[in-house]
Amino acid sequence: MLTSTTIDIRSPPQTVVRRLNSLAPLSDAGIATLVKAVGERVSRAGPGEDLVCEGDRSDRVRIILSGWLTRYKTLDDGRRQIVSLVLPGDTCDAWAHLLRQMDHSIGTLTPVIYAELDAARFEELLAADRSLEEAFQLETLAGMAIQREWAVNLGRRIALERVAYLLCEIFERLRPVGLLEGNSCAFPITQMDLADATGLSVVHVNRTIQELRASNLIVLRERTLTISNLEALKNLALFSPSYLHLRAE
Amino acid sequence: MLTSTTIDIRSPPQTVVRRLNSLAPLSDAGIATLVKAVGERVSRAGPGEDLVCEGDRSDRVRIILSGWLTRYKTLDDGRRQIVSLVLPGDTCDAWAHLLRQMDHSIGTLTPVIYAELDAARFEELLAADRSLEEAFQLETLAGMAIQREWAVNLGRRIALERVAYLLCEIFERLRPVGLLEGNSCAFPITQMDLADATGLSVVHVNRTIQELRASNLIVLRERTLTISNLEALKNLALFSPSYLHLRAE
DNA sequence: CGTTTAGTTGACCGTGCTCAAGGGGCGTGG
DNA sequence: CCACGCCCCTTGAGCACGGTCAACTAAACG
Repeated sequence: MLTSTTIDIRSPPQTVVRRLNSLAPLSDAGIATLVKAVGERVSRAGPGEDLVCEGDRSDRVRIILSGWLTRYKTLDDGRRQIVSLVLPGDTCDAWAHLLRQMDHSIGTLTPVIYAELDAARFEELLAADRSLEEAFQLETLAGMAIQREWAVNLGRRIALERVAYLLCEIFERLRPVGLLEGNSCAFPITQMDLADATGLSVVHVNRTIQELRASNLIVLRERTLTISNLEALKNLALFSPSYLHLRAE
Repeated sequence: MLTSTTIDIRSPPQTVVRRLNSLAPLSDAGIATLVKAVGERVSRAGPGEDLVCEGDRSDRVRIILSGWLTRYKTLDDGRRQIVSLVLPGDTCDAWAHLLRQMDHSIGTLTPVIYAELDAARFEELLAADRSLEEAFQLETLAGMAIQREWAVNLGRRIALERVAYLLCEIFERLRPVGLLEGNSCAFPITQMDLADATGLSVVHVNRTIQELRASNLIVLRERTLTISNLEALKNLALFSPSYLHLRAE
């Protein structure tokens, strides 16, 4: 049974290993080095906090052990757009310390546990093992691909497809890190956040979700998403997972 | 006076040097190394060609010496979304050879002249000079930031703001590579492409442009864009250039 | 308990889409 | 040289998708 929190009680570094391993095979030595590095400085944040704000300088790499976050930007008049989700196992801003300031903020949706590495320590980690370096590079490239597909979603899908697509993406990104339970997963994201992620209004997200429910495609209650018919949902969403660049297809 | 083509008759490698230099200062040695590498294999493409297609493997780095391109994705039913513009001086897919296949296509809008480097030669170039390596890394990071702002544009700006924003972005990206002439620049992009870039219909892009013209903000004819009142256009677009991560502000 | 946050519903309306037609510039071939 | 086709831009009419505003419920929380 799923709990309403996304704190993962299983060995947390395992999430990161799975995530990187889903992109490129890690050597045993690489896994050991990674697990050690990730255990050195572990921090926590509550839900609704900002890890980094637009305008800040980010001199640390953050590797998410558990919990969900969003990258978002706000316009001067308050309009807000979530530009991507950061899920367990993901790495935040592997190379952002090269920039003088962040162009977006990173906020938590749930309680989050994350490892922090300063830039030098991260470089050391990459230098220590070739398979690690490649995996982290691929993680960045996959993030860029997700970002592009996000633009397609916002620009060219209608509301129903847009929400369906987002559910598919979340589902297929949680799969390789082992956070699915059958055809269900935790879903700690409010309709307001869904609205800011899909470029819709809250009211319309609500109606769209009800339409997906009425079509018997999903069950969504108590912060748990169950996808009753994944194939049908993917078809509706025009979802094809190749952009995730996962090894096992 | 501007010509209707964007083929840059000025020393082409200069464009690349300017672009990288706008992000991080290049050493003299770095510039020399770069100019040499960029001259080794120069290719050309006509307008309306695809340099790379979704699904292809990309094992080469392409550095654009002159001409405009788009990155785009197509949904199964033909809907198309341009996810970013590639302008003179930009580098295409510095690290894409690590991926097994491209998740998007890259097509030309104009005749294009570009340098091709295979992955090994590109790595060599980075290794040769520290300032070059940093500049290319920043180029990638800036590309990611542009991609994020693109999502904001599609998700949270209304049509008028959206088109205005795109014009501002183009203008401010052409500036550091020296492709502005006063308050004008070449504008070799059709309204159909603008529609695919902004997530609007062609008809509505047309009406939107006319509205910008009627407000005396822009003049757009014969493939030339003149921004009559840049400040006003930026205000309308809620455009703030920090996401471009340019050194000189 | 009152307050806040998230979800839900109804009514109305406007931004932007669709469909359709026509015009102008330009290249190509008869 | 003109005719034709093609691409791009433009305009009109009608409509629908999704936004806004407002009110209400339910759960969570202090």
